[in-house]
Amino acid sequence: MKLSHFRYFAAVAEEMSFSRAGERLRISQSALSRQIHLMEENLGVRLFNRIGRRIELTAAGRDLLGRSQAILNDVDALSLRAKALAEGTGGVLRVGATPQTMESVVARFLSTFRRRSPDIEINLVEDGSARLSQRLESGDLEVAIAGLPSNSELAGRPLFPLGVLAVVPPDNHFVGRPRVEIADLASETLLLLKPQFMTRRIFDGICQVANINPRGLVESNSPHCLLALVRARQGIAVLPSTVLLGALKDSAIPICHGDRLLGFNMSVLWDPRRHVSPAVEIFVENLCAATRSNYPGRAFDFPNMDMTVC
Amino acid sequence: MKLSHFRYFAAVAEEMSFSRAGERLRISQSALSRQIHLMEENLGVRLFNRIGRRIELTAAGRDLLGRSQAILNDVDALSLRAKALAEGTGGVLRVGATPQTMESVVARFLSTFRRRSPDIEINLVEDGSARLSQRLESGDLEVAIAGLPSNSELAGRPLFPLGVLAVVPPDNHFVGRPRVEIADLASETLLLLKPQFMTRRIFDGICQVANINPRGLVESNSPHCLLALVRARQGIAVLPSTVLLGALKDSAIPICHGDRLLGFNMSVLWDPRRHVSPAVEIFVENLCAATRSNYPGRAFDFPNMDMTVC
DNA sequence: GAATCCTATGCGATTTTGATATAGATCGAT
DNA sequence: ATCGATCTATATCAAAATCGCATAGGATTC
Repeated sequence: MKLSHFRYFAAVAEEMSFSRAGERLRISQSALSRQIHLMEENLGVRLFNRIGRRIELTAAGRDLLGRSQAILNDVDALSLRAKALAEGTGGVLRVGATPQTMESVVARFLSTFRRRSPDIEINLVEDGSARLSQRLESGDLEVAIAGLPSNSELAGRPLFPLGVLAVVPPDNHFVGRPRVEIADLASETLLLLKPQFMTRRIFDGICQVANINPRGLVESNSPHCLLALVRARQGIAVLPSTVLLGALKDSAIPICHGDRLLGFNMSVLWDPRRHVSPAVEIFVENLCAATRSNYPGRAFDFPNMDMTVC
Repeated sequence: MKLSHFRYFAAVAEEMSFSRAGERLRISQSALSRQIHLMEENLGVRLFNRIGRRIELTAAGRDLLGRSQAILNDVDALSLRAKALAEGTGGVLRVGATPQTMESVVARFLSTFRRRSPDIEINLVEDGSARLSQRLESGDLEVAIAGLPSNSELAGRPLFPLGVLAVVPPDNHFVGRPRVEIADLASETLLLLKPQFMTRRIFDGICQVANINPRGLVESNSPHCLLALVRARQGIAVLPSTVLLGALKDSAIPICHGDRLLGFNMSVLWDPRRHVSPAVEIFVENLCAATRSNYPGRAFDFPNMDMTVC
């Protein structure tokens, strides 16, 4: 069976005439006649009774007409859906983000994005920053919000700078300094995130370069947990500037190594080997615009920060 | 769009490989590759990401795959339905019958037919015998149970003889005779059916030939009404032998004109100009078989009746 | 780095589809 | 009854779509 057969069948049935249907379809009456004959042969059923110079549907024809029209409708609907997907006005987007960016960026952004592009369905996937790039490369995600890994094939656009902060208790001796040299943290008790966090990787990388072996009290999945420990004066937390600091805001100090501030650019990432759908482009564009002037950790304002990329 | 595109798309998506899908579809990998490209061009959407030597569905592809498979399923279902219609194991049959045959023949027959061919849906249409042939010719009905009109183009198979009876009160002077000559009815008060009844038409026709002008008391649509009048001794009813006579059975006498018994063959009729579907053939065959040995009015047993056709 | 395993593409062969012309049949009007 | 108009069916040829083969171009594996 061919789709054109259904179209022809429906047209002839509606016009109740091969000639008129031929005009409407812009093909000759003879071609139409043959195609309907072929369709009848394929199905093994007579669709029309030819009575003199007029035709009418057979019982089988009446039965199959409805089904044929339903199929044609579905095909049209599919075409329309494809057009929507092509324009980006529709589709499902799997977006990966870390718990931190979800909390600080994505949540706020989604509420406006969903309103602006209600036909793009967003599927949020939570994972660690390093895992996100993996899943991007394996095709598990269309977009991820994470730091761009140094030697990956991924493409991306920077969203905002993310600095690595030392969060200290309010009465700590570091309070008041504009920066903390990483070597100065060597003798402190540190509260660290798990290695799957980009922040932690950068910190570890620089420690290796600076030949420092810091003492960690915990490795946590939760920045908030570390903040609580800071408040309890259990040590100094190493956290990304995206963390909503609340009461401890004033005692958060950027970490540097020599004249370089620790940090990296948070980016929207995608896999350029894959086709970048319009829905992705729209999402990226909107996210960039939304974070241009307003992003978490902006209060720290790392001007011309020399970002170290892990 | 072409249906083959959907088939190819589904196959490639299921096999996740152009080559394997090509084998399954028994076409070359190159043809498949080009057709998928064409489909993507038609829809304006990338369906697969080609990543090295493997492929994967895009977001749009995932979205459209389900719809495509649904369409393919519907098409398959339509083909199966057509096969059922072709074999007669399915379909809707519009069957016309007179109230009398419905009561005496069709009702009983349908209860067994419906059990035997549950997938053939029967649509009963009640109308007068003459109207039935009209509706058959206009395509309103597939089958009708009626007498075959003399000069029509309709085809049919005889079901059983239908004799024209004079039904008289039990104490009437005709009782006991094997036949009643039509001329003998000239002086009686007659209870007649309406002209749309074949029985009435035959009676009228013969009266004209015999040059008789009978006196009718009523023209009724209901044989039962006439029977009631007979019981009330209001006259002699002229009725077809298909009428279930009940208590008056013994006082029903066949009418003759000379040596010819009045009557005709009840038939299943159809329009040979139209395609005769298997469902029609099955219906006709079953109806013939069912009425071969058992039919209403059989008690009168018109042996070798010289049937007059109206 | 060679072998292997994919998809993409150019080209000639085949199949399918369509247009033109015409036959055959019916219907309506004269 | 006959003629002309109007419909569907069919034969024939032209055009277009589709396919297979051969092969190029990458990516992956060993």
